[in-house]
Amino acid sequence: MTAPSDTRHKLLDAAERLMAEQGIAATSLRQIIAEAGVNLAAVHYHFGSKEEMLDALVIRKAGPVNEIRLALLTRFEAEAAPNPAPVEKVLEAFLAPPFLERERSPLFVQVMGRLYAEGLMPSIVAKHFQPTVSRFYAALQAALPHVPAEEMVWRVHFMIGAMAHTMWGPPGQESAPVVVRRIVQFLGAGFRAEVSE
Amino acid sequence: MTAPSDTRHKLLDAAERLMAEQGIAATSLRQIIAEAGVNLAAVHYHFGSKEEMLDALVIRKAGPVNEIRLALLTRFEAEAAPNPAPVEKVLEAFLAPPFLERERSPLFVQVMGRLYAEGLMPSIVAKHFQPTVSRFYAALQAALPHVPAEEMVWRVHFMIGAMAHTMWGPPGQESAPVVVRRIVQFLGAGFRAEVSE
DNA sequence: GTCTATACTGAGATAGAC
DNA sequence: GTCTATCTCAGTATAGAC
Repeated sequence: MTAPSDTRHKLLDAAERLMAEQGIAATSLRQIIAEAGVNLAAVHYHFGSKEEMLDALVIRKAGPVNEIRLALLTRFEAEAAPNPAPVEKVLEAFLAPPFLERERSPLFVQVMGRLYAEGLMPSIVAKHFQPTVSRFYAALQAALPHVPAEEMVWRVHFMIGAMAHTMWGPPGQESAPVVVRRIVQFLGAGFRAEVSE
Repeated sequence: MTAPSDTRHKLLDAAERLMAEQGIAATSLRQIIAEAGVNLAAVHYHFGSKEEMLDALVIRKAGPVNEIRLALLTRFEAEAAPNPAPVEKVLEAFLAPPFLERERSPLFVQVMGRLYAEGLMPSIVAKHFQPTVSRFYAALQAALPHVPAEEMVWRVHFMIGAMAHTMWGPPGQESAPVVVRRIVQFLGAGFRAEVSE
């Protein structure tokens, strides 16, 4: 009994490497199958389309990252109990895992950045990240009861933009913890801002 | 003496309309030339490629937006003299013009958002926006002397991310001034954050 | 069930006639 | 300056070998 689909993994590995390097739109299926040493139609057989292969690529590693996020959040909430976790801790739980993953497995996170940069992320978030997003929403609301819900939507939106932009192409080379400290400090102050007018 | 290149303008108008509606990658040259009523080869004659046509599209309207930004900044600096303009005013000068332009001429700013979203913006910024960016850097440094230069680079990066993400797809329908107030408040607090550690 | 060979359609780019 | 015709390469789809 051999691996039921070695081809499948070879395709995902090759796609990850090439797409991280060149971008998603710029990477053709023919490049990917050449790198993987398989036939073009295998893509269609295993995934159905280039887009569905991307979904599989994301699911393969986004799942673990989101689990770490939730575990961290749970821990920080326990540490702060009976108070809600402070906003900086909530942000750290959300931001640290992907930035650390970026160091451990740069290829995948580059692909994620490409997904944002090429406008493909919203549908993937909706498909695979929604539960995580909801949980963090609640934690932010608990940490900042003075921020109205409709303002919170915008602040989360700003956070996602800053995170995505930085994940894709940070302005310098610094270790993940330093980057996380910078972005948590910046966004934490933003989230805490008084809501005026 | 007729217009030296009516075709050129017809192409840009058609491209702007179609790309704003459908996205950039999703809009084919063949759609554009059909809409403009010209021949396919005219695109390559006038612009060289689809990408260079995009550049021309951006240049056509980015210039005015950047001029308004600089004029606003100059005015706010004069109002605050002899002190430097406060960071919220600097941010307003940078952010308000594109968001207002978004309302006046949604097509163009949607195209700009698409450029960010599809990862084409960095090269365009480098080509056409660099002088504006430099001027605002100086204003931010003046407003926030306690923020070290290397931290400022990151904070500007976060700001660009939040702005781009919001320009492309805001989480709700609100008038430009309201959106600008929200984002200025959020980012202003972030920029003012103490630099610790 | 898995995979290969091959064909189809539509994209952007280009050469050369006018 | 503009247009016709053509080229290359993309993603997708099908037929059929194993």
